[in-house]
Amino acid sequence: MLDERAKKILIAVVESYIQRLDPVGSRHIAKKYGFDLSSATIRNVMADLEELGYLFQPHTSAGRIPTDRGFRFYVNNLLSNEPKINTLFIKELARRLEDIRDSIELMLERTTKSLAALTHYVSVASHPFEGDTVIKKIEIKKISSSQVLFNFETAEGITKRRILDISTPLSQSELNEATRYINSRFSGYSVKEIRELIFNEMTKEKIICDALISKSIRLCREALLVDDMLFIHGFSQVFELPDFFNISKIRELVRAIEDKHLILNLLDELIYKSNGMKVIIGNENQIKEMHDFSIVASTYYEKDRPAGAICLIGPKRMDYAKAISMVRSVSEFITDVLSRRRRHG
Amino acid sequence: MLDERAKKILIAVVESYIQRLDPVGSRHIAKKYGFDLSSATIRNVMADLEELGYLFQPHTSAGRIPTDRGFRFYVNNLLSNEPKINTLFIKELARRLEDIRDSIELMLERTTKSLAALTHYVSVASHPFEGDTVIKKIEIKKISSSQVLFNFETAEGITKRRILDISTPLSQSELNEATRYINSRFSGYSVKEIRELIFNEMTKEKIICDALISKSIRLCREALLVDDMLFIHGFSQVFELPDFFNISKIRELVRAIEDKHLILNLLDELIYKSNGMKVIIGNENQIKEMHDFSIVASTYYEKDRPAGAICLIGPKRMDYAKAISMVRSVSEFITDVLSRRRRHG
DNA sequence: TTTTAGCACTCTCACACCGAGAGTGCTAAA
DNA sequence: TTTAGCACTCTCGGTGTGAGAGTGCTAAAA
Repeated sequence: MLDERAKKILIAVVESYIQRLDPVGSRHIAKKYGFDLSSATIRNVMADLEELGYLFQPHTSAGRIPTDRGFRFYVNNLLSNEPKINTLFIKELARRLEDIRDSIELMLERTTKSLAALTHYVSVASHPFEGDTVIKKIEIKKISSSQVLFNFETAEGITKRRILDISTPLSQSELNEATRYINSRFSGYSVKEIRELIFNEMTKEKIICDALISKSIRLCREALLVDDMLFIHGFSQVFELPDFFNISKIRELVRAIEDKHLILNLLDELIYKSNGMKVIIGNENQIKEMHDFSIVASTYYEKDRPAGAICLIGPKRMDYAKAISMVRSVSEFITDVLSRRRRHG
Repeated sequence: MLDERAKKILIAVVESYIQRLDPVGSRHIAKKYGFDLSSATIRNVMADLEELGYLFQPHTSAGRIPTDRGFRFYVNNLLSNEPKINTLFIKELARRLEDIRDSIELMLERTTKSLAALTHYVSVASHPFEGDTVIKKIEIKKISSSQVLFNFETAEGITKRRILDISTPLSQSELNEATRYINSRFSGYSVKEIRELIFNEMTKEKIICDALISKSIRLCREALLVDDMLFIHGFSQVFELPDFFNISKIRELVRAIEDKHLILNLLDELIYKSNGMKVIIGNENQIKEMHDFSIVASTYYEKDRPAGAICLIGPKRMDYAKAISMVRSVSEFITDVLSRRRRHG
């Protein structure tokens, strides 16, 4: 569909845009990446690429900007290449974590901080709470039209509570039915097991025809999510990015991240649905507040089981090469540490 | 120093500025607040107020804006008045917290959320960790030039670790001495007791001549602080305030709040040093990133002991009357709940 | 057939200019 | 002591203009 030359030019355009943040013109490509082609030829190719939906022009007399599709092509290309591990960064990180390798909290705290500092993007890591607590009974109550209260009663008789904001109101009778279903399905299992049950339930989602059941499962999953550890760093740095002279985009990001549920959900899904690296570009994200951002994420493992996720959130025109190599390096490093050490800290 | 008329006019100016966010002119005051005075007279008074440092003009042909001092006068005036409790809000809050009165976490979570939603300012609450854990040994290690690691060994043999960022570098020998001092002073006490010891130490601060000791005490306090619960809400809403069309101010706020230590410190000091309401206006704040913001804060109590703090962070020209009444109501409400109930949740 | 040079065209952006409007300080009268 | 009047100052929004960048198209060159 795209001949070799067009591919090269597309990649050059994306790279140049990432570097300079300005719409890129044919002349610039011709000069800097000199394919032994004149700007006129490149102009033609770029016009083709625009027709195919890889590029677009903000206005007639401007250069071109990659569309989400253009970025996607570029990223896929990157991902298929041999990854280069950022050894220098990893060495420095290893040094910093020297003293605390047995505390996953401190490690993730440090790691996200370092990632954020080095990339100037927002860095987020999650570490799901792997509870062995057995849940005896689950109760769901309505607090207001937009809030429900979850009561988890453990085998030891302690109750844990969570409040969830819900988007579509549920009647008390609906909640009762949901409660009945959830109890029949999950009570007697540990938090860890319930997580797994829900995961199985969700992946074969299409089979579930009952909307209420599907919904209550989601709610339950979210309620269990809250105990997860979440590490967020580098917020203020995003402001420095030239992309966001326009305040409204940052506001959306802040709003999205402020709602921890959204992020937890995102990372949780990542842990289940993908293995290894995943890049989410702009509109590909379910969270609509993040349509102007991209996420480079990776799960990390503990003895071959996914243990958590770490990601970078940056502008759509982020430095994917750097971000991917960083996130990959970090997650491999953490996987490594987790798998070597004796037991949880 | 200020005659009655000047006071009234000053207050009118501040109020008008808070409402309309525009520099306020003499004519406007004359019309809206009609003291039976002409604009010319008010103009004269305002010129006086400017000379005294209560007001200033952004430029010759603009109206006047209160200085920090002007705000301070206004706020002091507010604080000395009979507070009006916001019963409607409190009733609604009580209703929302009905089901969770025995969980301080959920209560504070809800409360800050509600406060933020109702005021459009950032709402922060802290609940210091009142540990009964006895600390057997404290170790301080240098990680890098700007980071130190605290190891708290408990009586049960468990170690808790904290990493602190420090501004001025400390040599290992200095750290050793600090460690020695801290251990001699604090080991064998519970976290709760150490907190109190540090508090006493800090209030009679002037007596301590040794800078290193003073510093290590502060570090220790900070390291103990990290286990505190901190609830932050309403971040994204600050963006909507017309004050901050200018992005750089928000960035500073974000930076300050992102560094949880700063906030924890601030609130912690509040708990010790003030009783009841405190308003911090602009430059009065030690945190320089917050010089464009004001804080309305209050401690809440549990059986006559300060148990935590809750505050609103907004622009300098925030609606102090509303903020004060809200924060006061909320902290009284929480105090009430905490003091009635049987035991910690 | 593909590439290139040339050129007219389009659109943005920075800068300057102008006039309305708001608010002031000062002076002189009430 | 207060007020009316007035000249003065400064901001701000709108308009206009010209440079610059980049394009698409056409016709010539490879």
